[in-house]
Amino acid sequence: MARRPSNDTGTRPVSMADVARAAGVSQQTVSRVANGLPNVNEQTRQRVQAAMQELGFRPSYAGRSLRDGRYHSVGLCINDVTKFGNLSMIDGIASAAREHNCAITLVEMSKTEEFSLAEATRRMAALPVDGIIIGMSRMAPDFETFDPLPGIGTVIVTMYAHPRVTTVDSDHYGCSLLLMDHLFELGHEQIRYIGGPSFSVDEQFRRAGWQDALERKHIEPVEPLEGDWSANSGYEAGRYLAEHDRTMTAIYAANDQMANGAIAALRDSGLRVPEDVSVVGVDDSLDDFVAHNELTTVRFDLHQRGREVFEHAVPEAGTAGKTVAIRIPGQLIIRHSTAIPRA
Amino acid sequence: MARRPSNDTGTRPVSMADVARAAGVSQQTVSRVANGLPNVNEQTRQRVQAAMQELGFRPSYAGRSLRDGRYHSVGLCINDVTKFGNLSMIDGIASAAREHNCAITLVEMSKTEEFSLAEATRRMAALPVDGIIIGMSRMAPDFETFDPLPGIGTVIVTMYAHPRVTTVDSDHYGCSLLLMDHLFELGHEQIRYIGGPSFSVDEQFRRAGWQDALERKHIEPVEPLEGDWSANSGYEAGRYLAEHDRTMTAIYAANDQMANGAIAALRDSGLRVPEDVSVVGVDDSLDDFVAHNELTTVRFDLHQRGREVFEHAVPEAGTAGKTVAIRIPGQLIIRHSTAIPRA
DNA sequence: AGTGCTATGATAGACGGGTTCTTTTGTCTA
DNA sequence: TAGACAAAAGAACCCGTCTATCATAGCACT
Repeated sequence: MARRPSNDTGTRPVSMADVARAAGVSQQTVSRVANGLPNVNEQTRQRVQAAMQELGFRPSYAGRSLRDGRYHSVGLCINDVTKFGNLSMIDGIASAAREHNCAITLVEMSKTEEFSLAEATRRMAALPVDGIIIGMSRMAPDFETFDPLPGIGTVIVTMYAHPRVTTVDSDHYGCSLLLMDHLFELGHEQIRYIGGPSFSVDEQFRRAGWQDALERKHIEPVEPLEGDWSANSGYEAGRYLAEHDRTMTAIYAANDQMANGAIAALRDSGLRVPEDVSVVGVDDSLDDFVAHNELTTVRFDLHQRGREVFEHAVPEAGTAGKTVAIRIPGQLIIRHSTAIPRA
Repeated sequence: MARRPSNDTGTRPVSMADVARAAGVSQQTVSRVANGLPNVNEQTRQRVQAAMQELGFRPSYAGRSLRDGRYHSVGLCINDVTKFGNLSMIDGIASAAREHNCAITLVEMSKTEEFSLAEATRRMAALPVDGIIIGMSRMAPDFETFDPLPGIGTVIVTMYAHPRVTTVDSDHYGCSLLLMDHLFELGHEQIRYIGGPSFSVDEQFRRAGWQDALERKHIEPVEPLEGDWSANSGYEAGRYLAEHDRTMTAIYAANDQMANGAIAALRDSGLRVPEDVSVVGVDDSLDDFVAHNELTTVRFDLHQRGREVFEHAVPEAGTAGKTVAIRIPGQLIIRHSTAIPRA
C-alpha cells in the first residue's frame, strides 16, 4: 500500500541499504566503498562494488543534498530563451558553471510578459539551486521594492543598479559611447538612431548612450525610431530615414539585425553604405547568417559576463556578498560599414 | 564544531522546526499550514505564516525530494548551447517543461568534442532529474552498445534509431524529400548540394535525403560540397559552383545560413536567383537577421519536438516506456528563391 | 452525561547518504 | 597466554519534509 515500494519488487531506486543487503555487509561499509575511504578489506570492497554494479546503484541526489546542504546547480530565470540577449546569457553562464562543475537549472517564465522579481525568486527558491540568477530584460514591476531572499545568493542581470542586490551586465550604455565616438572621429554629426522596443532595458541604455553622446557635443538628437530588433523593422526604419532625412550621415541601429536591415533599405533607396551613409550595430551577431559581414559593431565578452554573474550568485566561501554593480565593457569592431561622411 | 550550525546563529537554512519554535506551535502544525491542510485555527495559521515570513522560511528542496521521490526537473545534456539545433531544443523543451511545471537541468558538455552516452548519462544521473534528454548532434562512440540506466526515462534526440532507447527528432531526412520534390515539380534535375560538416548527424540525414531523392529519379548525384553551417562557407561553396558548374539549375543548402551565403555568391557571380538558379535551405531561421527573407525552406515544429521529447523522458504514470523512434515532419515554406529553371 | 466535532500536540517513521562513535575481529609482541 | 594495537565493520544518529497515529483538550448540541 506504500506509495513507493519499500521492498525489492518495485521501481524504487537502489539505495545503499539494498547494496549492503546484497553484499552482506552494513550500509556504512557500502558508504566507505562508494567514497573511497580506507579501512575496507580488499575482498569486501570488490564484493560491494560487484553488488553496486549488478543492482545499478546510483547515489541519491536528494539524500546527498540534504546531508551536505549544496545542490551544485545554479538557477537561471529568463523570459524568452531564443532572444539573443538571453541565449548569450545561457551560453556564458553554462561555461562558468561547467568550470565549477555545476549544472544550470533553467526556468523560462512567460515568453512575452514581464514578471516580478518576487515571483521569479519564489519559483527559483523552490528548486535545487545554490544561487539565483534573474535575467531582467524588461523592467520588473517590483524592482525598487524587491528584497532578495536571505540565505541564497541572488544576481540580477540588468543595467539598472539596485541597492540590495548585485547586478551584472554588459555595458549597454558604454557601447553606444564607443560607437558614437567612432562616428564622431570620422566626422559624423547627424546620427540617427534605430532602437529596439522601448520596454527593453538594453534598448533604454543604448538609446540613452546615443542621446548623451550627442548632447555632450551640443548636437540636438533627432527623433529616435523604434523597431523590434528584427531585420525587417530595421529595413522599415532605414527606408523611412532614406526618404525623409537628407542631412543624416550615419545611422546607429541598436542591434546588428536591424542594422543589417537598414543597410538593405538604404541600398534599395539608392544610397551607398558607407560612402553616403555609415551604419553601425551592436552585438556582433551576424557572422553565421550573413556572408562577408562588413558591419562595424560592438562585441561583448559574454563569457566574462557569465563568469561574473555565476561567481556572484554562488560565492566561494569567504567571498561573500557585498552588493555591487558590475558593467562589462564591450569592444569596438571596426569593419567597413563606416567611413568619412560625404562633403 | 558542526559543519552546519544546528542552532539559531549561523547560515543554516530555516527549517519547519525553526518556524514551529518561533510561532510556538508544533512542527506538525507548521506542516499543515505550509501545505494548506484543513483543521488549523485561523489565528494559528496567521501566526505561523508570520513566522515563516519573518524567518524567510522556504521548504527544503532536498528534504521534499527525498520524501516524494520526484525532482520536478528534466535533465538536458548537449554540447554547444549556441548552435541553432541545440538552441531550438532548449526552446522547445522549455515550453513543454513549463507546461508540466517543471524546470530544466542543463549541462553543457564540451563545446566541440563528441561525448559518450555513458558519460552523459552518468553525469546527468547524479543531478536532480526525473528524466534524461541527450542531444546527440554527432554520433556518440558508444551509440550501438549503450544501455540506458534502469529506473529513469532516457531520450536521445537524434535521427538514428536505437533498439533500447527512445529517440525523437525532427525529420532531417524527410525535409530533403520535401525540398527535392518541390524542385522536381518545378522541373529541376541538376541539383547540387551544400552540406554541413560531415560529423553532424543532421547533415548525414539531410544529405542522404538529397541523394536518395535523386537516385529515385535515376539522376546521378554530383559531388556534394561540405560547409560548416555558416553563411561564409555557403558563400565559398556557391562561388565554386557558379564558376565550375554551368549545368546546375538549383542548389540545396543544408541550412538557411549557408543558403543565404550561396545566394550572395551566385549574385556576385552574375547569376540571378531564382531566374538562373533556384536555392533552398532548411530551418527557417533567417527572419530576424535578413530583411525581406525570400528563401524557400523547411520549417520544423520545434515545440512539438520538445513536447515529444519531454513526455517520453518523463512519462506520466501508466504511459511508461516502450522504445519508439519518433520523427516529426517539417513543413515546406515556399518563398521566392525557387522558380522554373531556365530553358 | 453522552456524542461528535475541531484544533492541536506528541511521537515516530520513511526517505538515502554520510559521519561519528563503538564494537568486533585479527595479528603481533612481550 | 595475556596485552597491545590496528583494521574492519556495525550501530546510531543527523539532515528536513511529510504522513500516520494517537492522545487530549475544548466546545456545541442533544
